[in-house]
Amino acid sequence: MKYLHAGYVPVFKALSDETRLKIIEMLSCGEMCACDILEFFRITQPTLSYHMKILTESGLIDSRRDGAWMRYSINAEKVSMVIEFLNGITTEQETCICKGIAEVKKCQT
Amino acid sequence: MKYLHAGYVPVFKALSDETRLKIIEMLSCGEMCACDILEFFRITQPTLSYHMKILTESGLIDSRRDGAWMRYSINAEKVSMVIEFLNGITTEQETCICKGIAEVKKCQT
DNA sequence: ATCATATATTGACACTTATCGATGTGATGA
DNA sequence: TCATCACATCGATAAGTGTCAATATATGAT
Repeated sequence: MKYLHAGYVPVFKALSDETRLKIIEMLSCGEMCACDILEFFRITQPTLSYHMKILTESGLIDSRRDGAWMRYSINAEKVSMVIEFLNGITTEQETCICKGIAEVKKCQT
Repeated sequence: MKYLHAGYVPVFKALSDETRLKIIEMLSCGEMCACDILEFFRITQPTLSYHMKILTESGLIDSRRDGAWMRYSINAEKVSMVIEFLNGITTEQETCICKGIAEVKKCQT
């Protein structure tokens, strides 16, 4: 059990919404401000603000204030970490949880 | 907008739970039956059954009946698809949603 | 047939989530 | 200073989630 699984739960929760997935893709071509993103969706401004909060708190998206605007961008390093985590838990590893199970085969006949 | 974002929402929902992440890692070393997995957690049998249903319906986990047992294993192909999707929406692409936005720069001063 | 074991389903419950309208806050410019 | 634009927060609400105890179903053995 090499990974801190619980630490990735907020990341996957952030990814568990169609609107947020589309926001992430929009940001893949570069930094955008909230008002630009908002135009693309049929949601209200408070709802977008709620989604951006979840995305930034997950670490997937960075934000910075620029005058009256908030500029959002993808945190590529965090994305890489997520992919590495996913690869890690789905590939056999010496540090896998199951290595600590003494009697895995018990009810396998 | 190359991807069917909505199609990946159930996958990320499946990944949005610490118990399920650990179940996935346990299966990374090979097929296991529900009773073996259950031993590892402090949850009841119905709760595990609920989690396995979410995992299999997401496509991340395959299941097959073997007599009285259910054998679970990782669907590596699905995992690859998820990783590819994540890579795709976080990397600039010609097919990105934002390419369809005529006035992206509008409120960027 | 009956029983024991493995798993699934149901109904209930507390908790969380996505959404909105209303309102608050912070920055810009006249 | 005051109006306006950009964004955040609050309170309410409907829908979804994770959990359990109780019960049902399926399989294999006797």
